[in-house]
Amino acid sequence: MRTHMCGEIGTSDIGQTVTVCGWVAKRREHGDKLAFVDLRDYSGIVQCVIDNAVDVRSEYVVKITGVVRPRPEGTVNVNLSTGEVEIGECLVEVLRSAEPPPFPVDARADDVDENVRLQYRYIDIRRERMQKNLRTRAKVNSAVRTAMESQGFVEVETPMLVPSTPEGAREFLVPSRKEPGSFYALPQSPQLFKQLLMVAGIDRYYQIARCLRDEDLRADRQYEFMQLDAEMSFVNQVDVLAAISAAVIAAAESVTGVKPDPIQQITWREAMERFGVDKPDLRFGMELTELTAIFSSTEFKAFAGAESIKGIRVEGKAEEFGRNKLDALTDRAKKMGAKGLVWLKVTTDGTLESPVVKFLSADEQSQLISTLQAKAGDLLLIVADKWSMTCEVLGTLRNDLGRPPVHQGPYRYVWVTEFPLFVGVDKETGQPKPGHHPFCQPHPDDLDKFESDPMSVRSLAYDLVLNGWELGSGSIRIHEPEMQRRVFTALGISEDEANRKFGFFLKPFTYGAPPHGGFAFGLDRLVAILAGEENIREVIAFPKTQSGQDPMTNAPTRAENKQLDELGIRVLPPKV
RNA sequence: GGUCUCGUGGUGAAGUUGGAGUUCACGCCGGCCUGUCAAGCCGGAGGUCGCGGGUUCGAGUCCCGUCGGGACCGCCA
Repeated sequence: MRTHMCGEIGTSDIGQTVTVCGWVAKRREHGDKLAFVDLRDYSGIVQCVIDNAVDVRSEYVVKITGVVRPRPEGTVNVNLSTGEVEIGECLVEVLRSAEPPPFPVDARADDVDENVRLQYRYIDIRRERMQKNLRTRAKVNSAVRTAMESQGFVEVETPMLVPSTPEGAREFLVPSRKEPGSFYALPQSPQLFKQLLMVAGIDRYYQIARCLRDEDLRADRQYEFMQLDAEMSFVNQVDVLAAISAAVIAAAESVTGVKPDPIQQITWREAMERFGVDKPDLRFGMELTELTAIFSSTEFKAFAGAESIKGIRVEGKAEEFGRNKLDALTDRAKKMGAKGLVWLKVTTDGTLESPVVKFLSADEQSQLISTLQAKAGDLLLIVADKWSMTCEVLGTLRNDLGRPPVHQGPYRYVWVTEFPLFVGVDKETGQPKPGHHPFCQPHPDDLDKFESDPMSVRSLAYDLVLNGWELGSGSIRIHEPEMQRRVFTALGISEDEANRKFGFFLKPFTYGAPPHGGFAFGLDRLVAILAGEENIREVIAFPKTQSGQDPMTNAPTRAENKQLDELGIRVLPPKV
């Protein structure tokens, strides 16, 4: 039907007769003897010159045949990739007329209410931005597949209708027609199946897998999302990180054209100490500075005897933060559970100004300034509390005060390793809770502390972080039933309970499970950042709104009684 | 479940101490126009100010409720 794409026509085509198809982006009439039509397809826009009267309007679908020619002197459009040429002597065939679009099909629609864009997503996607984003996504998928396959990974598809599992995220349930009252779940991840594929001797599995979680939506979370899911046999952590790094680096290079440096690693402990969070954003400084030793014999009650005292230096912000803003920061700290937040301002003569400065000795003040490398005009924020609280509060404030939008360069990838095996304590049972999931291999150097000090045991679990966004996580798994029992015991799970909850998963491991480990990372998040978007909806063709609805299809919709009868389901009246 | 925020012709905005659905830009329809390019000029149509109450002589504006969008917290082993 066509010989060229609109955006690809250039000076090398001059003199050729071409046929292009697309949508009318703009029509400019000059009497009934001359009109310009900008024709758009996914590749771009080309100007067609029409010498007779043709009724074409915005978004009409047309086929235009004509001759490529250079534009007359002085009429070159430098804003257009095809701006040096135009198609003349045009024969126009209207393939389909169209209603005027509800919003401009160009960059101006970036300002349109997102709900309206989603309602007319098929028009929104005609826009350059969405075309680019979806094609970026396809590039990432393709690069990831190539990278995985070149490393010997085998793509295996796992089921979408799976048993409901007791732990983890809330699941979507699918009623069984053959067995009314029973339900499938949609998979939160292919976790179980991929580990069983290792028992099954697949050796290296990968899948670009759709995962579903019925948890509240966010800028970086949808009900359904895509993950690169992978698992490897006969490997250690170094092997897994290398394999996944290769895929991520290939994906990034395919989009940006620049091969990222090897991905750096830090331990979870170091991430918490320096950045206060387990998904550190390495694009900016303002690191947490250790101050505990300075106040080891302080008279200041709020600092005396604190397990951990840390501070951050907010460069040059002393002036900007008046009483209201400082109170808001203090409130934020208290809401997170901190006892308080101490702020100090460095004045122009280098002294400290703060309600608490009178409680600090001259020596403490000077050490504070030198340790934090504070300069005139800086705002200093200090928290004294339990180590985890100090880190968490300052880490949050650091992000609040310094973090650039996620898509703003440079791209800073980082592996965070050695996550704690257990995190916190279950309020009801008093037992430790798994940091990642109960099948993570404990760190071999910490096995002697397993019973005596379980909370200090590290695991062979790791996260991949990009610009403060968690891209994904993984671990070396437990493949020995004895070790699994030890972890279950620490978690307060009896053998009976373990068999009941995880039996279908544990039994296969008695038939010869190889040592194995794996990883999964969210493709939507990676694509969003690489595409320069701060919202994954912008890189998903048909996303849901924050309330889980699709404004285009109106999903979810009510089920017919006939369907419900067949499934043996009755809907309760709405709660008053 | 919670906090904050937004809702005004098709789209984006403005709307003052409460005083007539007022305004601006784009789009749309009609006319003019032979080198424009998110064209220009002239004219026109188009809105139950998300919805429901309340206060008031009078509500886009104030109050209460509700629905919808967004950001965040909880949640996401």
